Amino acid sequence: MRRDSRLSRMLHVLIHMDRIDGAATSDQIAQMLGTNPVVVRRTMAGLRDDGYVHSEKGHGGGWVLTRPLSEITMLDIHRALGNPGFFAVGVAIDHPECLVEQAVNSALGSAFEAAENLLIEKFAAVTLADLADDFDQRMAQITAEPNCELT
Amino acid sequence: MRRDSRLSRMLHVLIHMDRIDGAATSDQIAQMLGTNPVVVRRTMAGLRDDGYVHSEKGHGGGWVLTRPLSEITMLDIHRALGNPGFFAVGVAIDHPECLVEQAVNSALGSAFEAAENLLIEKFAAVTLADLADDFDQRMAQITAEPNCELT
DNA sequence: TTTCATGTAACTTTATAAGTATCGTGATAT
DNA sequence: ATATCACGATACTTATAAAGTTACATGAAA
Repeated sequence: MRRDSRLSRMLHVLIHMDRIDGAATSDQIAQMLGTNPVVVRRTMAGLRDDGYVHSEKGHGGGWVLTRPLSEITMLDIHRALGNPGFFAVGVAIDHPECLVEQAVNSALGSAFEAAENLLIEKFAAVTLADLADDFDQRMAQITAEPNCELT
Repeated sequence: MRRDSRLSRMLHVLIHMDRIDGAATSDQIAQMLGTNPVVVRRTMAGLRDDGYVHSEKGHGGGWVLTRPLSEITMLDIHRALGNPGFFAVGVAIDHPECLVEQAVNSALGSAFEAAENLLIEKFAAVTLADLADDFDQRMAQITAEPNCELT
């Protein structure tokens, strides 16, 4: 399986959208991500259905945030993407009645469950406003550097 | 991507092998797993290279454990399979110089790192002997049931 | 009524585990 | 000796899901 990068991309996009005046078109977002506008629409559809963004057709249309970044967590966006499974490794169910398989999968399953709970906990604890703050700090760090080309 | 079930399968096989007298052929193991002998050889190759099993050609040949189950952890087998990545979700690297992307991927990355550390810790704490013990308990549980067809 | 932008469907591409076919190599039994 | 057995290795195919692409319908604004 290829690694699912939709969560990373959507978080990236939403923070940029918060700093843009007006709507962002799928084409603009696609350029930001180095991808295709259809991929953007397909991926943003979940966020729209869950009420984090709104889309408008026609002139001046595009995508706009419908909530402040402080009210959206990383977990919210993961869920809006369909709550995809986190793991590339899983249990084999070749002989469900085999007690050895059951013992193995029970141990593996509880480890994965603990890891998933930790991920959910971490994701729920970070709002997009936190990420925007981190961005601001990185920007301040760079502009404070003596040889920065931005100064 | 399809979910990687090699770890689950190999743990399953190794515990069965410990209860078998003599060598187990790739064909026998393949039947245990409902798969193909070539898949078995390919997957067992990593365990052989790391010294957990030995293979022998010709009559009476096949696969044998070279260590007691108590000296093999779930993590050992994961590593022997090439230490594949645990996660199906990952960060997107579309614009490495973008500070927003950096902030997003830093937060995602630290969550995944924590989850991976937890998985490694859990996997390292379980030996195959522990799994075999769990199997024994499940077997005892079943044979103790009043309507068990095994009694 | 032309243009712009989303919505949607269908198809292709990519990556990786898994499955399959085939033949070579070496070890055992007769 | 040699036939059989079992692993080793290569090459190819299949399955699956994200990602990318093409094309067209729909609706809103200039």
